[in-house]
Amino acid sequence: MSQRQSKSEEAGSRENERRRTILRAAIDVFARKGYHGCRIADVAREAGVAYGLVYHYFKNKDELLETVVETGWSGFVSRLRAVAEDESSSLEQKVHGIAEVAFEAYRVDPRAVKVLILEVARSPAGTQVVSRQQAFLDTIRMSAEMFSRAQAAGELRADADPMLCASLLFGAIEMGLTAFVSGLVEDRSPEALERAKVQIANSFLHGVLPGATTSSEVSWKQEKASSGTRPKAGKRS
Amino acid sequence: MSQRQSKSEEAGSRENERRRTILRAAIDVFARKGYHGCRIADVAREAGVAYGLVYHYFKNKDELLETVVETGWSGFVSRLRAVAEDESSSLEQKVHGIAEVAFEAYRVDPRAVKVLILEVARSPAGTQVVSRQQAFLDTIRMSAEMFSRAQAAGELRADADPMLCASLLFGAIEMGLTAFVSGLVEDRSPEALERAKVQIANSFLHGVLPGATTSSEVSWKQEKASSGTRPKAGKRS
Amino acid sequence: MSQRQSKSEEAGSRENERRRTILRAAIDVFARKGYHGCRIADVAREAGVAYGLVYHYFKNKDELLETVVETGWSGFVSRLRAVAEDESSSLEQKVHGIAEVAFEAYRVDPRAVKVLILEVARSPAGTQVVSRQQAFLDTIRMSAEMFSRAQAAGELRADADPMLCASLLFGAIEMGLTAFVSGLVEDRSPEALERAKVQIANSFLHGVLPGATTSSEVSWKQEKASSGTRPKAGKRS
Amino acid sequence: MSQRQSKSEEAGSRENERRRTILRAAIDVFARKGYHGCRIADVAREAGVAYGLVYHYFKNKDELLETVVETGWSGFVSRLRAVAEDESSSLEQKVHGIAEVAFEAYRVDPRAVKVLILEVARSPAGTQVVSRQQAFLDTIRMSAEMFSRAQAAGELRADADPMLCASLLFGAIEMGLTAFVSGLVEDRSPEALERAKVQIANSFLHGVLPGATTSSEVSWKQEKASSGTRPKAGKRS
DNA sequence: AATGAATGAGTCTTCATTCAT
DNA sequence: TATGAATGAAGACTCATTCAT
Repeated sequence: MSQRQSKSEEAGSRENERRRTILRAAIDVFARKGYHGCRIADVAREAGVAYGLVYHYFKNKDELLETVVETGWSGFVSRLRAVAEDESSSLEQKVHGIAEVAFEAYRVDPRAVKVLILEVARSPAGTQVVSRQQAFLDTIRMSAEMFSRAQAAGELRADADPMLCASLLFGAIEMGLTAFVSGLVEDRSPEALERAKVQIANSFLHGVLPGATTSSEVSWKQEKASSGTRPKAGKRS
Repeated sequence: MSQRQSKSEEAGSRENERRRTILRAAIDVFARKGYHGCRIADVAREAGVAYGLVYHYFKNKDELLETVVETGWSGFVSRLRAVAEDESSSLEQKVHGIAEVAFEAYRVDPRAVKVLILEVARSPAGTQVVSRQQAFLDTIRMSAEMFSRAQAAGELRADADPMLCASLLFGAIEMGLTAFVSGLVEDRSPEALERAKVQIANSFLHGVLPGATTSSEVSWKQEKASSGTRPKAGKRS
Repeated sequence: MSQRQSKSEEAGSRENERRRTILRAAIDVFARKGYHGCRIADVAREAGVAYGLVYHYFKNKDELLETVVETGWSGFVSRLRAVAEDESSSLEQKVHGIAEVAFEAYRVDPRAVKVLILEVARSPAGTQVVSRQQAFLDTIRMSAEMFSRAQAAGELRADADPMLCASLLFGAIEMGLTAFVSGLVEDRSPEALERAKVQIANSFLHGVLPGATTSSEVSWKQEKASSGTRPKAGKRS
Repeated sequence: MSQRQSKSEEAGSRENERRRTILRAAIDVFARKGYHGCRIADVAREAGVAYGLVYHYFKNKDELLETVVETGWSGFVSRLRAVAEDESSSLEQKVHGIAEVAFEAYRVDPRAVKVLILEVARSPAGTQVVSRQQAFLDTIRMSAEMFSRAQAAGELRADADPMLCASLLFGAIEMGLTAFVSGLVEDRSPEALERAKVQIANSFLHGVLPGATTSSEVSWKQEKASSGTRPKAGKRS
């Protein structure tokens, strides 16, 4: 009995392993060449499996990318949601938290992030199944709601458009990551990444002009000190 | 003589007209379907010319995109450069100016902007001729230098990385535009566009938190008043 | 000892059973989708066995069809031969007998007949192993000989070509069955089938024109009366 | 003007010529290997054109076959209809006429007939677009109506099923032709063909038994005499 | 014997690019 | 210049067959 069980277990895990191997390879090739530039043959070669096996695990090229996206995206989104909907934290904390989630994702798997950025965030409207594009837009909408609530609570300028705030924040994060992805920034050390993360959140919150707010200056510095952990709220008087 | 001249002139202008027709069509189709999703046949049909004629004016599909980009980009970049390197204006003015240039481009030709955003800003590294990607990165580098100079002049927080500032600014602008391009924002009226432009510049400069700086509050309002024209400097004490 | 024997016997019968299950499934799927339109996977699914097991029992797809054909065909042919070479019966009896054999086969297993008709009787010459096509042609040749002998005995018009007679008879029978197979005829009741069988034999023998021969008219009616059993000779004066 | 006209005319004819060349090649290859056995590459090679050109003229493989069928079939059907619905001729004449039409088609283009027989008449139901199968069945239905009318006029045995009569006639014709197509009959001379045609019609009408009808005997002989021309009515007393 | 994952050759189809007119 | 037919390389997808367990 245990034999049988272990057999099916092994089979299951081996199958999953294969599947993951192919998914992994797909992520890498997509990241390197983009969806259109990558051929199934590349993925198969990268994964070290036969051509046809890709089709054993995925219906077609499109489903492969779809899966790549879903896999990477769903975790990201749920983590994001946890941050955005945490009732106990301030807007500042949330913004820092969002940056943290994004940069953490990049730290863990830069290539996957690259795929998400390149193939999901932007791409011609008609091209893809709704879901992909939608996934990204939904994320922005979710954040927009976060900003709406913050505005109602007086934590956000009254004259700021929440939807636009969400767009700007993600735009800044994304381009900040792009700066790393694209090699615009040479120093890709963990420290540089950490600094970038803090700067993004802080410039979004307090702007880039000098001496704007003393309090924020403080929290900015604090932020740098507590980097790598979930940011504690910097209290403004 | 004048005949001949006018003949070649006419021919020249007719030729140019054809060329422009095709370019125009290419922009529209690229914007609609993306570079990979569009076929030469689509461009020809859109332009109302014969299939082969596209190849009479452009060496190949890639050159077509290249030309689209150059045409749209070069004007954009030179206008950007004028703003960024204007010795007489403050950083605040420059940032507002950059947003203005970007939004003006969108106002004039949203589809062209869409192509630039989708096909130029992001796309797998190896895919394209250096120039395209490079063009975008160069723009960011130019802006980074602007931020460097401003930092030296004390106009920018000392602890902000100029390159990152440039990335964030363009990221915010781009995603702001994307919000319009992608239909995330319903209200695409000139006023909404104008408001978005101001908000982007101001949140970049002063952050989104409420009551941050009185002075910026003032310039924010001023900005709204002078919208649509090249921004005059909002003086900070 | 008996244990061992029964073991291998059981195994043998179980094996045979499996084999037959697969063969049965193959017939059904071939009948439904045709040889080319069906995949091994279809056969396996229909049989409720694992993919690879089909290859345990049959060398390849072609052998599968070959076996289907042989199995169905050999019985058919030997029954046909028995009728055609029965020295004691008249040509009329033989023709009725042939129709009976064909329709009986259809009654017993219409799907198998469909496969034989679709995949064996007609199919491009070069496509298949000789045997399949050959099998069908041999049957016609055998019947042609029957007609030859009948002609020598004065039972067949002197100016009729025996080979052509055989072709016509089988063509009529086959298309008659096709009318049922293809749904051209709605009424597929046993009675309708019986009537069709008689009509085929009789029109082949006496033609379709009215009042041709009194005697045949008689035998025609008699035929209808004795339908369902091996036809007794209709006496010609 | 005439230049232009001739130009487009030439182009039209050249285009049509190409199209026809490919169609011709398709017929030949289909006839040789059948639909499934033939590759687009074969057709292109046979036609002496580039691979892709086939797709310039035909949407895909299926449309190619569809066109082959339509082209060959429509003419056949209309000729058949003319015979079947000719109010002035007797059933005998009509049957002979139908055989004549079929054999004439074979004489003109045996390969096309082979394709029609192999790919249209029989093939699994689900496989093809309705039209193909339907085309054949419609032809039989049309003939069935002819037999119905004849029966009402007393020209057909009262106890014969018209639909079955139609099936039998076409079955006999088709298998008769198959005997030639498949090489079952060695003598493929025009005379042999002619004889076969007459025998088919006559055995269908009067049966194969000897001495059945004096009158028919006469018409049978007459038939042979007038072979090659549209059969004149053999009067029955 | 039984399973179903793995393999890869064979085809269709697309589409950028060339070429004859 | 203008046209659109002609070319053929590239790549997605299928499925018969093999193989390890």
